[in-house]
Amino acid sequence: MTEIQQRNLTPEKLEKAAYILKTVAHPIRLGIINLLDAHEQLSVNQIGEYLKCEQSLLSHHLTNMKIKGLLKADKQGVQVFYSLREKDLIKLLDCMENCNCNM
Amino acid sequence: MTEIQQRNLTPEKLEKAAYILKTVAHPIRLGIINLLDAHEQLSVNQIGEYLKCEQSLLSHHLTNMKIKGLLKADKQGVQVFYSLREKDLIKLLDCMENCNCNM
DNA sequence: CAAATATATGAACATATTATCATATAGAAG
DNA sequence: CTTCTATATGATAATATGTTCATATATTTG
Repeated sequence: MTEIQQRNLTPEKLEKAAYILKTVAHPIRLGIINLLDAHEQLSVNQIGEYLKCEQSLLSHHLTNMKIKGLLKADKQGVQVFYSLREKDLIKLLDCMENCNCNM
Repeated sequence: MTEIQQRNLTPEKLEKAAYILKTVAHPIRLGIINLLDAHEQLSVNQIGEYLKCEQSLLSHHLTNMKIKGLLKADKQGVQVFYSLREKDLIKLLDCMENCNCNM
């Protein structure tokens, strides 16, 4: 109660961090991030094939991630190409891979 | 569909990573991790005072994090001192602080 | 042993998240 | 203009998560 914390994590920052982590904390969405790290941009169809994910469900996830600022979408004709807006998100994956968190 | 992914993230790893991230993705639980990074070990009461969190709710969160292997508990008399089992979890916080994810 | 304190637990409830399904829209091609 | 393909959307259903409250347990102290 008297000591000082190392990190400068205000309650607001904790909220924000939790919000982002929550957006990321789902196997499909992690899969999307992983793919878009390796591919720069992919269409919904391509992502669906990679992840073996049904179109509607995938679309919901993509829309969600876009709304929350994690992805950007580029419509080209009928297709929509998604890419990472926050490249740094990948660091989370590296982090998860490198840490000993039972992985 | 023909290219090779950089990362070695199998579906199982994605599941596991999502599972851990989900366990972490909550303001109170991030607060706990942050505290336990700075303090080595703290009693439930101490954590509750820091985080202004009601005892029962906090206890639920702590128990949950313990079950999922993120924390360890050390009972000393009436008190229970919690500490991080996975020190590496802290990297997630660093990661969140350093990345531009709207923080 | 009674009382006080620290923590845990379980049920009930509220809320949020995820998945599914049916349907809509928009562009391309015939 | 009809059909086909790619994607989005909205409603619903299924499931999971977070919170609260009342109560239990264990330990310490008088």
